[in-house]
Amino acid sequence: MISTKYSPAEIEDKWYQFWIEKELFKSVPDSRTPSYTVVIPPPNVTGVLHMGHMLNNTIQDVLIRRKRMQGYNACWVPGTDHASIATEAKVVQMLRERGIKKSEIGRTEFLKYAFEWKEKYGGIILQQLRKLGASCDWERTTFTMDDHYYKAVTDTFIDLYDKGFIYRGLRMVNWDCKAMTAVSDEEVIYHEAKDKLYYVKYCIEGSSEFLTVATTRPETIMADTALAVHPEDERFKQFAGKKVIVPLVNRVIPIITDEYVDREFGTGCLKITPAHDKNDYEIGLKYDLPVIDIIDFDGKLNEGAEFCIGMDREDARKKVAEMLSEQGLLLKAEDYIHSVGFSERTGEVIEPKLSMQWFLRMKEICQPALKAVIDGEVNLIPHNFINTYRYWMENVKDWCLSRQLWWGQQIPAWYAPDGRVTAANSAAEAAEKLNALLDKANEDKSKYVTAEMLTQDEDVLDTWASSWLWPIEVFKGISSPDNEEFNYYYPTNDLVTAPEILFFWVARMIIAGYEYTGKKPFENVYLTGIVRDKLRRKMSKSLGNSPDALKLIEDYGADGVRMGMLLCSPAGNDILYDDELIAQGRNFANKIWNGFRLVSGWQTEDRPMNDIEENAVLWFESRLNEVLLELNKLFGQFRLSEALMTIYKLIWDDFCSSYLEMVKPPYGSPVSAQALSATAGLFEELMKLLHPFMPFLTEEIYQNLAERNGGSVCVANYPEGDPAKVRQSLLTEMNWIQQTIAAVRAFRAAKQISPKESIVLYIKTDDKALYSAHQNLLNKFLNTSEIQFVADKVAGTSSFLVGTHEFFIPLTNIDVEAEKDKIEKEIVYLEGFLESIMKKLGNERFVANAKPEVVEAENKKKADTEQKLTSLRQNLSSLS
RNA sequence: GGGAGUUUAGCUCAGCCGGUUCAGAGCAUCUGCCUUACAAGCAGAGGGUCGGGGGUUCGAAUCCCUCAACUCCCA
Repeated sequence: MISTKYSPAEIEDKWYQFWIEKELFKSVPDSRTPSYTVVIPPPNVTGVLHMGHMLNNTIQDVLIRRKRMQGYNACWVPGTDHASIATEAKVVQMLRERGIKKSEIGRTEFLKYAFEWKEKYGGIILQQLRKLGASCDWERTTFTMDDHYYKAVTDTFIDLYDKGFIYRGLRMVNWDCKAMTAVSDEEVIYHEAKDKLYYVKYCIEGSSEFLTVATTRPETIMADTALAVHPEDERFKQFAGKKVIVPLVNRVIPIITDEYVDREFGTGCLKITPAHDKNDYEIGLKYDLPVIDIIDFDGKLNEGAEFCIGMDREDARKKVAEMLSEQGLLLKAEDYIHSVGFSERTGEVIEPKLSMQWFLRMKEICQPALKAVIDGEVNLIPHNFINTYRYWMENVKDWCLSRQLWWGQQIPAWYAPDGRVTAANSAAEAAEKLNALLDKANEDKSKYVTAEMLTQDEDVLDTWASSWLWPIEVFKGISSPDNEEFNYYYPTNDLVTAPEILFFWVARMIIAGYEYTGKKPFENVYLTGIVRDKLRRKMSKSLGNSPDALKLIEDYGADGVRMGMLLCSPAGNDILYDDELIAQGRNFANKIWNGFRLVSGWQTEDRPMNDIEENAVLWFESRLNEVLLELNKLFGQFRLSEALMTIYKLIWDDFCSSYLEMVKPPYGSPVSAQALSATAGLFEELMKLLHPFMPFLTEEIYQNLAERNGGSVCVANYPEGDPAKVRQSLLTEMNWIQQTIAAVRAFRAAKQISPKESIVLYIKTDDKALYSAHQNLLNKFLNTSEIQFVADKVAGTSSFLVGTHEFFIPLTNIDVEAEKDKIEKEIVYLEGFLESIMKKLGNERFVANAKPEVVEAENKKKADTEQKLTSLRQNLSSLS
């Protein structure tokens, strides 16, 4: 006996194993063109599967499985990125646990440990994706630090350097004092923090007057090089051009006026500290102010501060406040809540810090990528994102490429003792390059350098500077240009990713695509939503609001999770996660499972199909083909949730609730063998159709429906709709029959007539053929003892309308008043309705301007309504 | 401060190049059912002035203006 509950756990691993053994996900270039290629957005190598991955990878899997079934050479390339900061943090932690300090072992040794860590713990997520059913070609798994990839990244740097796109410069960067590296703007998370706002006295030079400055960072006072006020601020006009004395260090600095100052904030008087604030730095440049740097890379104050040297910035803040207070320079300190930037990786407060970094000049190189999206050569889905994309690309800022870490591609820049620099793959090449430059400039040969004299830049490249080559280098398109695989698979087709990384990954891939291949890297970018909790909060570790992905798969089945998440996530829309979603997926799997149980239990007899069976098969075939045609449109527009919902309704409502109930034999009776085989055939088509969404269940049932001899639904032909198989008139007929069935059932429910109690049904219709043709079906569904066609109202019955068809069912105790009341209400409604139609039709301008079909439709409405009213009025009079 | 977007049933959304009895879907809710595939189910039912206001039109959820609320991006 098969269980009434579908148990995913028992079959999922089995079928995944089967697919792998049969190498169904493996792709090699062949004669099929075009290929269909997707590259996975490489998850962080330290990552574990979370809700976002499940949504994102389910979508990719749906796309790739469908194309594979449609006969494309479908290739889904998996892999991970090396995630500089995150991984280095993990390795440092591992070392600390073993009592080893990073600084003591040096770069080479550290990297050994890092690779050891990666081999042991990295890439768990790729195993987890198998649980989800992801049909990646695992033999193609790529890592952004693989040898060929490493070289592609450094070669790219050298190339860009040689083209003049890369420069080194002093910039204010977001400094993470814990990770000891600069992080990108995107890696800074702003949230509110409770601090204090200190009001500090700055005395005017040569006067007893003073200005009050409100600041959250008194520890940077020693680095102040100006005070600023708004030029139109009446309060400070008299002080323009004067100087003030910086508290504690007694340095004399100018008072400048600039529109940047917010008159409303604090006292309207702003201290300018160019070395430690982004905006102040800009002002410093504008007014040519000196830069005094008093905070070191580790967040501790240095000699420049004159005191508190070696003290952490947080401690120094308290100390300075104390000192100010002692000298009577601190007027007050009040609680203050403001937005502070924290490092996404370490949670440390970001310190704006001036440092030497490598930058990529973006303006010029991004032009083709901007044009490609605007011209629609690369499509963003949903299309709205084009505005954001354009804005970003038109206002693009230079990209800080360097990170002060060891885990990653070491920047291939080499410095000569005299400070000259070039980019090359080795010291020897660098020396050659530098010397060649000397020759070119006809310089003195005494400046020649040898490889031994050069030192390589200590920093590594930003991880995005490797992942921007992803669609190219997974096919070795940079490390071995023009190779067969690259030419076959590139450009890829669809990219599925989160909108959060539209700029720092997607845009950059498009840039790299045009720069290095002259082609787009992919055609469509499907932007998924972000998975949030019911309160619209992002899923995060710190909030603990993210369910355990693998536990969900265990509890609800991979198919259930996939289906639940996809059903309510149109492109670009956030998904508000709730267990109810995936419960719906699990329930659906169970529904299908039970449909299969039903069919598999049928006994057959050798006879032609009866009229109900035959009609059911023709009708469902029509519905199926109608839906298939609809699905092609939906997939074409990437409306995956709608496609899935359409399939869901086709299977649940049309197949299970209608078709199977039609064909289902009475208890103990057999179906015709033909009907069973037709049903199995339709079931199989449905399983193929659903397979991209629910791969495991569909494979299980596909294998059970017939002997497959090693075949799999993964590579079965995806059903394509055939308009010739859509019998439109049959669909219309059945629609009336279904409406009638629903109306009779509603009638029974309202009159509390048990389904077991048989009824007599009288039909008054001008389309007798319709109801005669399906009389057997009506009997089967409605438990009627008799169906009679009549020309007039039947005494002792209650009546209702379906369209203009009228039905009478005998009742023993008719509540005449209630019946009359019901009919009267209907009449009033229809009269109002008729009136609005008459108004339209009576309006000359409507008749003259509206399309003929529209006028025609109104005339039909009018006729139908009039007919209904006639019937109702007759019924009413017969009751009184 | 600049820009973009959203607002339709309790929830999540579709419809929006104006016109099908057009106000829809799924879930949730309510009522009745353990009917021999399925209670993770079956059969029914209720529920929205399409954010507010104004305009264009024979006709507006749909087009225009305006106000409001929310979200995101950039600074």
